[in-house]
Amino acid sequence: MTVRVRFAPSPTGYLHIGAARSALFNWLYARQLGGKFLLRIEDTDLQRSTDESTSSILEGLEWLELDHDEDLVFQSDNAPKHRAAAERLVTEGRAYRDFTPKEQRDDKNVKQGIADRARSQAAEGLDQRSNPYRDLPQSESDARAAVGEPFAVRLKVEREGQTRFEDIVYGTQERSYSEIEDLVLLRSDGHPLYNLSVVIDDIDMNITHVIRGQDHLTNTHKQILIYQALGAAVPQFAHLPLILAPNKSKLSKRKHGEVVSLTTYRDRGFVPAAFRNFLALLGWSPPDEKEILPLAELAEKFSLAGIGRANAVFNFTENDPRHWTDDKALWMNAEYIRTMPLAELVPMVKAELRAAKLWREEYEEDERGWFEKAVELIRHRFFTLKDFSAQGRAYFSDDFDFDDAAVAKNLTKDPRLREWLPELATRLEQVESFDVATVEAAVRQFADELEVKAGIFINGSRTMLTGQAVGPSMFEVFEILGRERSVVRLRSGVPWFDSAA
RNA sequence: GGCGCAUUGGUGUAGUUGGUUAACACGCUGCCCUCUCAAGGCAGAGAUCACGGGUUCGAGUCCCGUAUGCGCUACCA
Repeated sequence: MTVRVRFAPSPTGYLHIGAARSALFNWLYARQLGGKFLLRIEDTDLQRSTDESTSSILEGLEWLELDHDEDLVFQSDNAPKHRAAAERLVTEGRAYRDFTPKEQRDDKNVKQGIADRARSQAAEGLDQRSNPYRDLPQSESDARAAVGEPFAVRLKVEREGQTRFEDIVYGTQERSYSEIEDLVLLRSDGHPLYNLSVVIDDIDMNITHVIRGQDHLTNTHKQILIYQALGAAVPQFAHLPLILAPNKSKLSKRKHGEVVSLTTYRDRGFVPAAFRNFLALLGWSPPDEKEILPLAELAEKFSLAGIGRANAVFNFTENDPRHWTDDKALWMNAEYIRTMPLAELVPMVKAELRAAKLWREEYEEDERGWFEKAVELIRHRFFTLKDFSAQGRAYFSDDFDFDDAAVAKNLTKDPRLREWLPELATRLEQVESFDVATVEAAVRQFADELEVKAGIFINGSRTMLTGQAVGPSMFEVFEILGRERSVVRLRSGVPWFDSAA
């Protein structure tokens, strides 16, 4: 039987990085075994589901290059089928109608309410099977339903016994029936509930392996009960450890903001392959020590056996621009930017420059060679794609900003540069061919003549030509910028010295 | 409250069926390289493997207990 897995997000917000990782693992598993990776949007919560969320999820998966097989399934489309199944279970006596009026619960204190109710039920000696409607005669149940009395449908869980399954990650899981309530399948308004819907859809889609977050580990027992009531085969389960915030709390939008949204990484200049690689390493470890794994290698080396059981902490520091997300993710992105094939990087840089209005069509045609050389030169110290339009701006535009600290350190600190820089420009105009070797020779000779260190010109020029204190080897910069731009920029420095004086 | 799961340096992880100085990556420190900053090279700091018992000649690895964290427990998903 071929492997069929699915990613089933609920469209109640952007794509969470934890969900993105689940999608990745499912995708890797399917691709590795030649199986199918299906996508199902779990939009049964009509109030919270939005179309924007759905498209944001789809966009996120596309960005990560996780393509799905077969048609996209919307769970809400299957609601009639879910209802019919619940009704069938009632006629078969595997479920029953509960005519207890719906309890009003305020969303804020659900956890507290659960604990309180458990305590009071224990005090009264009630157990999970104490529902008075559980053993209502079928005829009476039918009669009351026919009259229009509202009811919820609950699964009739046996009094004695236990569910048991082998989780591929967490091992043998057992749970006594006494710990499982007669769970609601259908609300009194006829709306099918999550546990019923997932099970029926998974059966329908012939899912063989359910790979999802560990938060569903204990619910799996209930779902197994539904599979059994329905007379369907139970799939294999593999639960994944959760991704936690630095303080080990749940990673959430409300508390942690945009760091948890996948689209943030796209918008802030991450290379998809890099983020995917980072995500894969959160909870899973490769069989050998190599951690830089492009998609094909990930798919080849991935295995559910390599998944750990302890929750992973996603490290980041709020309000710290340098550590706005996990250091290793940032490092991974820089690593990809500096080592990935140039041909793959260039289109990403193009998109970034275009967004920053720095892109010129010539880069695609006549100046393609120059453009690639420039990208190659500056990519080595960049962390994100954004750096190409920010720190790299001076390579693509004459309109760039000067870093104050750089100006102070490399220019105004030595007033003699006010005269020397224009003189250097004049010398560079006279150099015969303008390349790394000739420019270096000219600069060093000029420094020798003035009996100063060449560094003073090198660093001064760097700030003059790029606005910054750091960057690639300066002679390479001269060459890539070319004679004309270099000379103009060297001469434009006078205002700095005036304002400093 | 009940049930379940987890616990190896700051973070992510590796540690085969228990056996010498607990491994790798990120981060951190120093040195080298050097026109700056990175990258790269080299060196280094940092873990009594949550804690307490037990089994054993010997335990991060097995057993029990405790603590902490997380999850589930809903006519949410």
